Amino acid sequence: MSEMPTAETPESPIYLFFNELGIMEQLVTTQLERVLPGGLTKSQFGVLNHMVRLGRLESPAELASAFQVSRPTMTNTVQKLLAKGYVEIVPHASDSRSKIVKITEAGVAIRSEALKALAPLFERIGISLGESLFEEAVSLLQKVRVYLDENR
Amino acid sequence: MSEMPTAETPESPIYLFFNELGIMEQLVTTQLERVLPGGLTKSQFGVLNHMVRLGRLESPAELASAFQVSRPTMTNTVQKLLAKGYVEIVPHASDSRSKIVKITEAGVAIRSEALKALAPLFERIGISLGESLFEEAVSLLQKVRVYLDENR
DNA sequence: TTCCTTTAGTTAGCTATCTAACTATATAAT
DNA sequence: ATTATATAGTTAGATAGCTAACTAAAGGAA
Repeated sequence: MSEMPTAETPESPIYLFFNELGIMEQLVTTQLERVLPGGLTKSQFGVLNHMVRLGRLESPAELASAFQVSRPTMTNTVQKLLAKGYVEIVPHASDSRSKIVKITEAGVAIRSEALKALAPLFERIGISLGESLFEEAVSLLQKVRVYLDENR
Repeated sequence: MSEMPTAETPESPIYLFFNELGIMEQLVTTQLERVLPGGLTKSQFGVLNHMVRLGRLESPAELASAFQVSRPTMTNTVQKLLAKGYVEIVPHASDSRSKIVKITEAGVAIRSEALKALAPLFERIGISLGESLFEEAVSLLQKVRVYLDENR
């Protein structure tokens, strides 16, 4: 009752990492959304980009899993994209519980525009910090992600 | 109009990094909040922890700057902490626009409890992945953060 | 002194995210 | 065939975050 033991946590590098992660994510999200066209959010762009890159047809559940968000969250994102005409929803052929999200012409176009809008930002960052820094960082992040994903 | 040029973006390591960042942040937030006591969110815990560690009195604006969130966001977080009795708000001595956020006894106590709740999680992660991985990652993240912060 | 600009905090209205709970369909077990 | 369990999608209600716009106070310039 006399003194507080102050040495409770020696500022674990793990907590520092989590903290830094949160701050970074904040900065990145706001900066990306500042330049994305048509009021696209980072999540909405992420889904469009994912669909173009993979070229594969996926259900909302598969998309949710790819981005590590809950199914209700992906429902929401897909509905926003649907309202903007960037995707269409078609029923799954063999499983009537499921749906298939297809990107539209407009979706492909806005994704292309978004890439053009992001390019200068990425270029500046690449010049200033070097792309290899990001390759290293990605490989570290992936290790942590895989662990968290498996031990959830 | 015939074929789409598919090589629009050679999947920049920078975008991969941003993407990985978002997914990680998702996982970390949900896992931290699953173990935090008293319905503390990651942000609320972050603020309490910050105040204990620095021991310095800060205004909402200074807290917002430390966590790179907007002032309205910090207003919200502080109000949640206030409602739970973990902080109190006192007027600033010389500047009557400003306020000072002070952590309460209850705030110190719940922060301490939170550390105990987080410890096993951090320990497991540290054993599995090694703390040095996180030290490396933090130093990389900080470089990027500083850049984004300065070129905003 | 008076006016202009900046800063602190808040309010309003939006999106993204979560969990809990619900419906419907599919699949396995009895 | 019936029942139980698991999965897909949605709805409801919560928090965190943003920008825009507002009030109040501080500080500098005319």
